[in-house]
Amino acid sequence: MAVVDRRQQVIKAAAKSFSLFGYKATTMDQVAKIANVGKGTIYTFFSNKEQLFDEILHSVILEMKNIADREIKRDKPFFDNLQRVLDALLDFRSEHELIIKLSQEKREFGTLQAQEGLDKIEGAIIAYLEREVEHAISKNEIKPCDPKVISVVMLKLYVTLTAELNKLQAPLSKEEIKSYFRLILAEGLAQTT
Amino acid sequence: MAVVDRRQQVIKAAAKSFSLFGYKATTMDQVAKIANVGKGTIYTFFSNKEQLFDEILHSVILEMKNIADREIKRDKPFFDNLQRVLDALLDFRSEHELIIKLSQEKREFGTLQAQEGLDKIEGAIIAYLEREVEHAISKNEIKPCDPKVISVVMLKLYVTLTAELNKLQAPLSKEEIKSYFRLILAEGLAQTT
DNA sequence: AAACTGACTATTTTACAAATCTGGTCATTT
DNA sequence: AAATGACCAGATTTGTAAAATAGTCAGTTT
Repeated sequence: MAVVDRRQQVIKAAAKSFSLFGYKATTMDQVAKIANVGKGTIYTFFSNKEQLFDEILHSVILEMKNIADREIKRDKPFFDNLQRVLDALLDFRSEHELIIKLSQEKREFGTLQAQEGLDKIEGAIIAYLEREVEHAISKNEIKPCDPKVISVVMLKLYVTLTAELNKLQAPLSKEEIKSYFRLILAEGLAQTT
Repeated sequence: MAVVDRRQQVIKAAAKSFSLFGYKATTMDQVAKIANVGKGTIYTFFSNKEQLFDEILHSVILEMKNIADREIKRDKPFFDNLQRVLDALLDFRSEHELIIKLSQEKREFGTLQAQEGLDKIEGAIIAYLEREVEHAISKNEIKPCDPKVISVVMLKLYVTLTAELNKLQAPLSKEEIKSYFRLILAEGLAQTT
């Protein structure tokens, strides 16, 4: 149990500390203390603080992938799946303690590693959407287009509708968000009569 | 010429200084010096630094309104006008020295007044779009929808296509931007065959 | 000998007081 | 009556000493 167990202790302690205090305010001494491990031991598994952070980040991204996979039903239409995936992902993102803490740290101190961490998470979401868009194109469910461009736009649109807009007016209801998302992205605004 | 002239001198000096140094690094002493005026004189026209800043900001916003008006041809279709207006406005925004400086100041120092100034400019753009969207709805050119919501989305989409996306991949050409903008917003992605 | 440890170091970050600067005022000048 | 700049209170910057931290490694434990 020796090596594996210690490694897990370190990872668990790091996850806890990064979530509680953010990147900057997490010290290697503290992680070692929480993990009940000598500081040097951490460096036998991870070559530095950033790599330890990366490990935690990757497990969060993996968790997100599982959440997204759970929402996809291959027999349902693309836009239904898309909506559910985005909803679940952004819900997760706005509730996960590590992500909340990193967002705050980025806002408050502009810590580079917090910024980069959040970018990686966003990149993972976009990469996930990209695959789904490709799938939808090949199934002829949506028109041919660049999956990268469309994925970025989809995420931005969803964030705009769910969060951004609230700065300017009362939040939209879930139903309104759903219908605007489809109106804009799927059906188009152009009047057809 | 006394009063009017001095007021103009102050405004001109302030515009120059804010554009050159940003909000924070512009001092009232400096404005007075550039304007060839005693510092006290500034306070006979503007009650404080923020109000002087506001004056400059309002003239920029007025300038933007004129630029936008110039792009609108009532005999052309809504989406053509929209595209031209957004293009001209964002071009102006990315080239105007004051706006560039304020963006930099916001990024680098997080100055509240720089942030608020940029928000006002963005608000003005959205308000302008709102009026156009209302007009298009009443002319039955686009489907009925909340003009505020749609305006915000339009601006975000355009910014995403023109700027945001460049962080992740090579910039789109003007033609590509135009066609993606229409594909997403006007026609919709849903496959109709 | 292999795994683990924490004292140690070079560097970064913080704390804090002194010095400087700045927005705004107002008694004096024009 | 309009304009001015010396002045002031409060904010900001600067210099520097003290504290903290990431990472190492000689020594300890298993």
